[in-house]
Amino acid sequence: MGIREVAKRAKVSIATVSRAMNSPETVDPQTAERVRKAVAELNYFPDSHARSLVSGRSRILGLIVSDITNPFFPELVKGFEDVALRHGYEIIIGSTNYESSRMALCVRRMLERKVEGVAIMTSEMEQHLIEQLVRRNIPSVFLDVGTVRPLVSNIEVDYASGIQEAVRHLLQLGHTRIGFISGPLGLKSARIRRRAFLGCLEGAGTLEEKDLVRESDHTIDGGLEAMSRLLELPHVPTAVLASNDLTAIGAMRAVRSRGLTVPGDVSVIGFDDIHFAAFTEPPLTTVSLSRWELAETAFGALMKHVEQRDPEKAVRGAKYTVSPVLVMRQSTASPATRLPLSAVT
Amino acid sequence: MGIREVAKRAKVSIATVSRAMNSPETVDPQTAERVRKAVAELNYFPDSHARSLVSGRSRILGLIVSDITNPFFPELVKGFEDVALRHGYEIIIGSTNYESSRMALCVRRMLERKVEGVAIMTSEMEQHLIEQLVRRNIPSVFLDVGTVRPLVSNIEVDYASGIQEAVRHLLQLGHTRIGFISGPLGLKSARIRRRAFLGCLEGAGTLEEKDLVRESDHTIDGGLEAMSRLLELPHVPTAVLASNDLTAIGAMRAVRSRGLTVPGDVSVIGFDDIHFAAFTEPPLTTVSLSRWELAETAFGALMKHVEQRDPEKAVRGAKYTVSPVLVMRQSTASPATRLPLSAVT
DNA sequence: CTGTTAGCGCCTTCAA
DNA sequence: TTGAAGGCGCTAACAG
Repeated sequence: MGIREVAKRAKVSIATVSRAMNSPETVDPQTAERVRKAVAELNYFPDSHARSLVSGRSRILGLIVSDITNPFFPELVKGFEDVALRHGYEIIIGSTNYESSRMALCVRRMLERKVEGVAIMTSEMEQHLIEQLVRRNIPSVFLDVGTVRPLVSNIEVDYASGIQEAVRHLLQLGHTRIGFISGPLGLKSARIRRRAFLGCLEGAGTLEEKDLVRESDHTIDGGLEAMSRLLELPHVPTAVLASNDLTAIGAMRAVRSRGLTVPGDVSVIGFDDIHFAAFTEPPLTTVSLSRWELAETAFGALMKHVEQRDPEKAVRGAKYTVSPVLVMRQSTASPATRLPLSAVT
Repeated sequence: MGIREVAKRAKVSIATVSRAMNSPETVDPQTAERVRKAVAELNYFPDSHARSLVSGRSRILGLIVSDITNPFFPELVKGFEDVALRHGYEIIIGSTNYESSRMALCVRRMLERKVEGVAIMTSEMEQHLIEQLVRRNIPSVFLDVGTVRPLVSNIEVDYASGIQEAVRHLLQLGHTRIGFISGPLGLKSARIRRRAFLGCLEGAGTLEEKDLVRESDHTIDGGLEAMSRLLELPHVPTAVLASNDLTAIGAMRAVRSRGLTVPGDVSVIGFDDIHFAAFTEPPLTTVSLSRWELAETAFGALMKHVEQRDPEKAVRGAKYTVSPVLVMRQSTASPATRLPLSAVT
């Protein structure tokens, strides 16, 4: 079941078989057909390793994520797998588990398998690893980290616009005391989101109240904890924006555990729109960051480099922007809705 | 940065470099050290494609799942990736999206990349695809489907024992009217779970009541719907076992939307123990099917075949069993606990 | 213990 | 339009 048997059966040379498969237009239709037939009968397909070896193109892309168990990633992985497959690429994925030693291992694996590009969707990345990739001429795309340069592109999430949408929504609803629960401020993307929130309030002329902005850790428990403290304040916020959905879920839980309701007593908005967000109780209003779009963008960025095979004139990396969008569900409402209740009391 | 440059720098032949890397014990320590040094200085590593081509071993394993977006799978993927990596294997994953055409594609991709084994963790599998693998001498493991034969192993989940634990727990708590919400009965594994439940009740001498066993579809909405109907019964069940966690979550929601509480009014038990189960409200008592164990078992099964390189005496497939275990959280309680409340009323 | 040599399966000039 | 021949980078005999 090698190319030779196909050649024999089609009564041509192996070179012709190869051509018939890779550039059918360069071979006589009659012969091509004979080859096609032989291929089908033998159920032949070329050995991708041999092919990679000789052609220098592995048709493999790498995807590195921090933890596929984190609900943000599976859809990204799926999206990336889909685009890649559609374009004839295989992908190999690697999880860093947030450890930089594992990250180094991942890069190494990618290098060994001769990937043609790597999408690195983690929130940290060490400079020297990028160096390794660049030196070996492997294009890469990052998410929110990294700076554009030859062979490395960057996808920036327009957090500001997404968060602005969310804040505006809350403002429109009539909220004036809006809290924010950030992610770990060690993460660049968490800092950006926090900044964006603060910027929005300023822009709206609403006074920023230090008390209402808390740092947390992007987990349900963290959100619960942070929200609990917020609820102990003399002037409880009527709405809270969370840095991600998990935090928001924790926050909702904190609200409810105090005997209050979402959105009756406090509105909650998340960020990411993980699959589960649509199934919380109440369904979570959140700023959706499309994993599908992220995947497409990352793939596109890689392709731009891959297609320019000449390493001499490597196309320089580019900056891409993807904009999250607010999806309204049922965790937000006008603060007025609970006034009647208080009035009754 | 090929093996040749390393050889030159270490002043040895390429064969020695190769040996120094693959079986250091067969080479003089002094020389080995020189090679090691050269390798480090040049930051050299062998091209895995060339290596696969000549050695015939790709050191790649395939993992096919139905949908990585399904919360059951990410942990399985992670677990499998971990074991594989620990043993020096790369993995490539494929999602079938529950479509048999995609399944065929996945198998094809695996074949092209010359995987040394495939773990197929979907709930369906067509016979002729298994044939393709066997014919090409690729070992495979299945989960709950497929029959053991040369080169193909099967992992069976001991649903009966897990479900028995759950039912016993409920019985002990004092429940007598126990409902069951099954998955789609088209799935073999869903049928087995239902059967197991029915068997348990019989064994316990508790009368089976047809009314209390409903078919659903393994989704939150499905669980909600099925539970709602259960709650309309004249004699509402005091406890319900669900075929998976998503269903259980839907069921809890249905209970609460009727103004009842879990576990005060009705106890709920899920199956799988997806990550989120620990974070529902209340945290879900569920029968945990360890993805980590599944992954280890699948890998082990594959290895047993892979290690026997001689295709003549291929080791025949084996049957493995993994037993789920009940993890108690807070969605179950004695039905008595709500009596005081009713009494007060 | 080490070097030489012959491919692994395929793609790609180069001639015919 | 086709075939012959030379590697791609490496491992695995086989000699020394």
